[in-house]
Amino acid sequence: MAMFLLKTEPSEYSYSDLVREKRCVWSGVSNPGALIALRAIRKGDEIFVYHTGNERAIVGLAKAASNPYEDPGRPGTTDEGKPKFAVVDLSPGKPAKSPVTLAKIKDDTRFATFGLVKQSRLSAMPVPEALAKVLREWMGL
DNA sequence: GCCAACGTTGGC
DNA sequence: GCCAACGTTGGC
Repeated sequence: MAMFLLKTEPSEYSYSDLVREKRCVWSGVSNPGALIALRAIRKGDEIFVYHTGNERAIVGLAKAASNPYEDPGRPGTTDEGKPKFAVVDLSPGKPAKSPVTLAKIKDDTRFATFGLVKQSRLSAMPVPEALAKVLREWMGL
């Protein structure tokens, strides 16, 4: 099982929306780098949900409830025949007992090469196992 | 195919 | 509200 981090602007769609709805289609990712990460997600993978804007913190876990598939609203394929604008279904996992702030992540040298720190505009990225372990501890999970 | 201009995102 | 980073677009 792989781990990924997905960003969202909570005023657009928040982790609590996902908890309430039990399932959602994670759409709207357009950045090529983020789409590469999104296409690598497989059903059952663990997702860290990060809130941008005023919060700037990882607020909870989710689970990939599907493999990536083509965004019905934005058809098209890559050179490799994969959906260009991929989306994935998510279901909620455990909420963080304590949210992990961006400031805390930035303060820790182990995260220096992490996408969230290195490339602030990246909205989807893989999370290496070692870092996922640290994040889960900080979340109190 | 290069690059300047412009738009967008997200942290501060 | 500003600015840095980065993607996209269009002229050449």
